[in-house]
Amino acid sequence: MVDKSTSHSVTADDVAELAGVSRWTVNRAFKTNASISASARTRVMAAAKELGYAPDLLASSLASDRSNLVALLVDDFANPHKLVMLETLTNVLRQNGWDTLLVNTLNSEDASSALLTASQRRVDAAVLIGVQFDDKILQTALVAKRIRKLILFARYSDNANTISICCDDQKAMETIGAYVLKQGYQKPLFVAGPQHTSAHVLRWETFQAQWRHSKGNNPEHLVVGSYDPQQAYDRVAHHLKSLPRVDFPDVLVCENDALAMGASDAVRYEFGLRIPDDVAITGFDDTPYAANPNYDLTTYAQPIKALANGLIEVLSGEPNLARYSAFQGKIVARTSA
Amino acid sequence: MVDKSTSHSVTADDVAELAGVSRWTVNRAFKTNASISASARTRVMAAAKELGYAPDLLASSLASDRSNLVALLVDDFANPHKLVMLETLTNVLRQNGWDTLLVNTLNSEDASSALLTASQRRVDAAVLIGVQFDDKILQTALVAKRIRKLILFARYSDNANTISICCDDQKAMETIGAYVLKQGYQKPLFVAGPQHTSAHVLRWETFQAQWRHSKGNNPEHLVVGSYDPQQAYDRVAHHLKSLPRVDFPDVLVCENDALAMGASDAVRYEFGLRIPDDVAITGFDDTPYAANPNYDLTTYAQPIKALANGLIEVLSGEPNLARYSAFQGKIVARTSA
DNA sequence: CTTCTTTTTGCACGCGCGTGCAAAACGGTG
DNA sequence: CACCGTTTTGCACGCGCGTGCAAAAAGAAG
Repeated sequence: MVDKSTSHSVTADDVAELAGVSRWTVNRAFKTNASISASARTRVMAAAKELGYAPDLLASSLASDRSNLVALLVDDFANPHKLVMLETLTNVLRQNGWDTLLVNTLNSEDASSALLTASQRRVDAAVLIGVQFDDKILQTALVAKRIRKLILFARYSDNANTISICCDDQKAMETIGAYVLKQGYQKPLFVAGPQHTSAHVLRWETFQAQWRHSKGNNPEHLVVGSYDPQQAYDRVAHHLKSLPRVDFPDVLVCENDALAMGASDAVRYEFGLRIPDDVAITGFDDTPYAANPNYDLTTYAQPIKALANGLIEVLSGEPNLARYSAFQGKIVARTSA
Repeated sequence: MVDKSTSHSVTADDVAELAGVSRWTVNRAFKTNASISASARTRVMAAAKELGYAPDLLASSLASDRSNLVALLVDDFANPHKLVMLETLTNVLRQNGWDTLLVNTLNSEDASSALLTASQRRVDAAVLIGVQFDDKILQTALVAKRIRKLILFARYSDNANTISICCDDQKAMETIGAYVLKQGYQKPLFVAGPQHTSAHVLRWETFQAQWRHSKGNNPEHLVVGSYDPQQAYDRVAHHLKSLPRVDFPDVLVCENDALAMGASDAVRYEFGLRIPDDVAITGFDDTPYAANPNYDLTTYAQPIKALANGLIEVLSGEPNLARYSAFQGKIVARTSA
């Protein structure tokens, strides 16, 4: 359709002929720091422009064993924070010369096959965005030898075959915990996400330990199957309905904003409670919706831009430079707690 | 890091040797509908599994001039509907054997360069998701001859070099307009998005014509710079503040849910109005947030799954089979109007 | 067992570019 | 103008697989 002109696409050879140089000189002209004279380069570029030539990245990847392609694996599109991550990552990657292969993985098994696909495309790295990785995934990555870097973004693993880029969940949760304690809440309910993620483990255990240390008792907690506001709504509503009013928590400490949003809606619309007067709420991530007047969530902002830049560093660095980069975010106090 | 074993990755030659066949037989084993005996295939597959072989899609693309790669260009991550589209598209594409190159384009100029990048990766098609395409973009696509299909998803253009896959905006808007008229509202304010999108043109003009035809007067309208709830909030608040109370609209007909969400928040939090008692609101898209109790938006659900399947058809079809596929959605009446 | 048909297998060549090195061109000096 | 160091250019070979066709093997028919 679009291509209605002469036969097939123009190659470096065509440009070379027009510019009166060899094909190699043409490709050199498109490489920064290549050994080429200024005059040759301008001549080549002029010819290239005339013919509408652009180097074939595919052939280049094949020949050079470097694709400048990064696979982003995402398994959960219900969490609005994913959109922010996607936006930031694709943007930063692109500005640094990387292209993005987006793979939607439905579950862990699917993540394995996604990883395989990525390896077949010769990506330079595979980044799991908020996907908690398990042994099955690792196994696939090991078998598909072509995956050189396996990066966990916004998640943590101490597996030596992976690189983790995330904010320091423990410190972050401590900050929130301290805030909650300082506000004088007495009956927290921790609203947790999927059991198997590092976010869950680190945040819940940190909060639990902190609370116990300070108050001497164990905080309650409630598990939601995924970081989905709707599911959080249902679970929280269901849980609270089973409780006498006097046992209601006075603060819902949510593992992230997605859960906090659902929880917030549930307590307001199912029980008519006011926030924060009847029950307070905290989140995590500082998604755009946290600032929405409906929620005005007290939450924790991850330094997403810094994380993205950290990813760039890891990508351009040697295969085994850094195992783990932790970044500091900051608490954003709003009216919800 | 992950790759710690023998030298470089395993190729079809290695598998061929182990299986005792030629390289070509190995590759045939990985192709459906290939001319190969069952016994050979199983032998090859066993050898492949043992060695951890998977065909190199990059080399394959280069040789066959078909990449099974689709570029998705997105320019606006503030609209929550984008997340739904991304999820559905990546999912459906993947299930049909296509991989996705996600490109975040900041503006129209950037979209051109993104298109160029995509062409360098030899994508089989470029899909603009909600990006309104202009002449600059088209020009790039024409120059980069390698882009075989230029597809507008959820947008419409009558340009002969493009394929549009969208729902019938006109009919959809008529449905909403009829609903609004039937409810007896008298003073609508149309909250419009960016001026240059087909969604804007079709929806606004349709509503305008319909209203004028029915009531004999022109409805008011307000333009928001992008499909961003926050911006909609600011613009709507600003606009209403300049109006005496008696001139307030009784219904905000919003071009989509993103705008409707912002508008809804604005009238409630800036003016303390109740929805729908003081002012009603309609949206478009039926994003997950439309069902949220804070909004409970009356909106129009696009048949996103059908659209995605339409995309698959277009992809696998001949270059110039269909120019324009329009799908029917349905109105979702909730309490906001 | 022979002959003919059908299925299966093997292969030469090419896709467009990178790598590393050697040849050529250039530039300065005495 | 010869000489030497430096910059620039050209090239053989390979990256891993697909295409189209011809050779080989397997089946069917007599």
